[in-house]
Amino acid sequence: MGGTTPKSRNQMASAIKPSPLVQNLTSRVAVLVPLPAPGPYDYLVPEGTDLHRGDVVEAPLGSRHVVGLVVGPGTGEVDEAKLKPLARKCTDQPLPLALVESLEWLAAYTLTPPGLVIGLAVRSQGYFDPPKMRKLLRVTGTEPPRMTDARGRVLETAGDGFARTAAELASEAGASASVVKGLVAVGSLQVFEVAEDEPFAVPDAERPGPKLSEDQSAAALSLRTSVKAEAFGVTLLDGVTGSGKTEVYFEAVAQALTQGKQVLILLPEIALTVQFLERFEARFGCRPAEWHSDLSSKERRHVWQSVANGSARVVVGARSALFLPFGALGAIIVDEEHEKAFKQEDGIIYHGRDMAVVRARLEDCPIIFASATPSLETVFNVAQRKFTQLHLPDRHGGAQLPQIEAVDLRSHKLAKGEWLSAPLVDAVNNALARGEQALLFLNRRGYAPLTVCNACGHRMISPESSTWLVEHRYTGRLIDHLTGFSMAKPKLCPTCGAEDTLAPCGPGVERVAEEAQARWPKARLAVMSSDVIHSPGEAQELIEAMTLGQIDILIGTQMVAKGHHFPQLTMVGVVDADLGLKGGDLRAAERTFQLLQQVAGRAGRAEKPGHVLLQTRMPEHPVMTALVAGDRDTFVAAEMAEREAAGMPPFARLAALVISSLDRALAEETANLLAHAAPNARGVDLWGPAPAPYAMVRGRHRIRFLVRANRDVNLQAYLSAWLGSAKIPAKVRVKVDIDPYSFL
DNA sequence: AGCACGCCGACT
DNA sequence: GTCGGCGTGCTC
Repeated sequence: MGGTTPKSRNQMASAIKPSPLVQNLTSRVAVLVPLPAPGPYDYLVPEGTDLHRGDVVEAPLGSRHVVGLVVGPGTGEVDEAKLKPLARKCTDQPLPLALVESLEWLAAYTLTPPGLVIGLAVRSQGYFDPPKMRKLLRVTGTEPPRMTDARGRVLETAGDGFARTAAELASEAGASASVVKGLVAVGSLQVFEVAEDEPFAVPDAERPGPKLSEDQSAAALSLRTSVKAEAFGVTLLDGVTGSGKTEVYFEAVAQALTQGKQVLILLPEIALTVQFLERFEARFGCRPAEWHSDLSSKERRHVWQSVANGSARVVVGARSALFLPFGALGAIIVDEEHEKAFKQEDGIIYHGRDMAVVRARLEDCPIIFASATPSLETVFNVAQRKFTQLHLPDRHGGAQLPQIEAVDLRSHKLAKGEWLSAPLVDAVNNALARGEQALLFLNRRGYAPLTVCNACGHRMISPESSTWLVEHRYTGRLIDHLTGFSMAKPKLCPTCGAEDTLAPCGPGVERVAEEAQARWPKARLAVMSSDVIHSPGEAQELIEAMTLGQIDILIGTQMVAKGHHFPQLTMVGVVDADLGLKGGDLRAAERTFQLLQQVAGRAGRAEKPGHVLLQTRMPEHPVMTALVAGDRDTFVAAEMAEREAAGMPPFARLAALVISSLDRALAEETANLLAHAAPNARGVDLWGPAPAPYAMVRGRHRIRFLVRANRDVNLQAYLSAWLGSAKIPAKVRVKVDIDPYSFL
């Protein structure tokens, strides 16, 4: 996807938009069932049922029943005698056509069998169950034929106009359940049912929004105009941290609401959105519907059904919200467009940001990207005039951008076992002396990334992935971050048997916290990393404590980089700015710039100016010079030029193939087989086979190919031809990752 | 992906 | 003599 959408696809989309009705009342329909089959299966239509493209059905499959999706008239490829009739329809209404087409597009693009993607939209039977009803009682006014004390108390209690359940009424009136039952039987009380789920409130677009600056108003007007046009188009809302992008795109949300449409707001990490929800509520008077992995099945069903029937008007969600059955989508917003978290890495591998563009095109509605550090893919699309760019140049409310400086660790040497240089310590001292807060940022969880035996040099390695085991002091364990494997830190070296020689090497946030506590014993410290924060509630608590000034020094991983607003935070120290630049990742520089820029943006968001120090051993690196000079555009231009010269995305397309097997020899054999089967094609380069950077994970040996293709090459066709030409043994898995973001 | 059918070791 | 291991193959 790469945010790159050739025109042909646009045409294709409209060409395959037939009438949703399955024509000619054929007796067989094509149904996608959750199997890795190349296409749909034909089923018989039970008499008296009419089926549409998009209908969700229960289909008998082998010895079980599965949820399937009707995609069209039967293909006729299989003998009628072999067909089974469908069991039933699961929904009254078929899924919206644009959703069905999004799923088909996703399958084709990612080379996933189409049946396996339908689960994204119809995960379980539970979505379709009728909502649970509560039986409530009210008085009818009919006098019971015989009045008793108990009956009198019940009728008096119930007479206040509040509806209660039978049990509530009985206990409140001090009567038994049978008295209540009796009153129902004689018609003095009436049972009525209400849905247990509170319907979602309708956000009020008419509420006055905050006062917008001139730039904001201009951008908001432009967005409102595209929403009004009800036509596909991508707009990048490009503005520095604190420029008020959210307020601006809320105007687009308001416009869509005014037109009676629904809106989807995609966020990279739903876990940290309490502040976001509050801002939404402040603007629209109520909370939006939420969609993320932490929902209970009951909440899931409620949101799903409310989206389908149109009563949920605005949904804020993680990438999986893309597959909700919106019937009247008026706009999609992708906030923090550049975030890697939009890329789904396991199971069905897709990029939420790019899939959102596809959905918007199929819905024919506008889509808005918001970012302070747009991805190079998006910058490229703006340059190609596929996307429109709106600029918000200033920090809203007059706040100044922080002053960023590099601390060259080659001249400011660190003492052994210490990670905070003298200039950084001074800066923290100054902030504390002024009664302000400091943030120490290190994007590494745990205490130490490596444990080495001082006697023999043995490194503690994970048995499951051969990567370094990370020491975690809070839990006292050595953890494999890749697989989750963990063990107690041994007393004796496993190789030489020496006692107490295993020493931590390098810093993690826990170790930085230890150093900071030793250096500033009176300061109130807190650590924020996924090891400490296990729920949105805990994150919220910590954020509140920080906002209220109950913390002096916050030490955190990238978790702290997200859009929190800490008015008293004026000093940000990046403990190891070079960390993300290691390794051969294509986007290492881009991502490091984005992350550090975002972290830097935490400093000085109110009237007090912020100060940022980057500890680095390569202050001359383009990422560092750009951060220090505050010159994003030069950095992006240089990075773009480099990508173009190397023939890399966004100027070309990539696919990664990972061959894995428990049996190392078999994996190697298969990789060699594939290497020989690879077709030669113009504009396609193939690298590999080579051991994947993580050569072994959970006992599976991994070998990788990387395919680079010019933009005019049909990469999917090439890969299908290749994979189709080789017989892959059953015990070998081949994972295809189109547009890979992680090269592990 | 499930789930069945189908051929070779340790048990009532 | 059976119960059960998971290897291969099919599901409209």
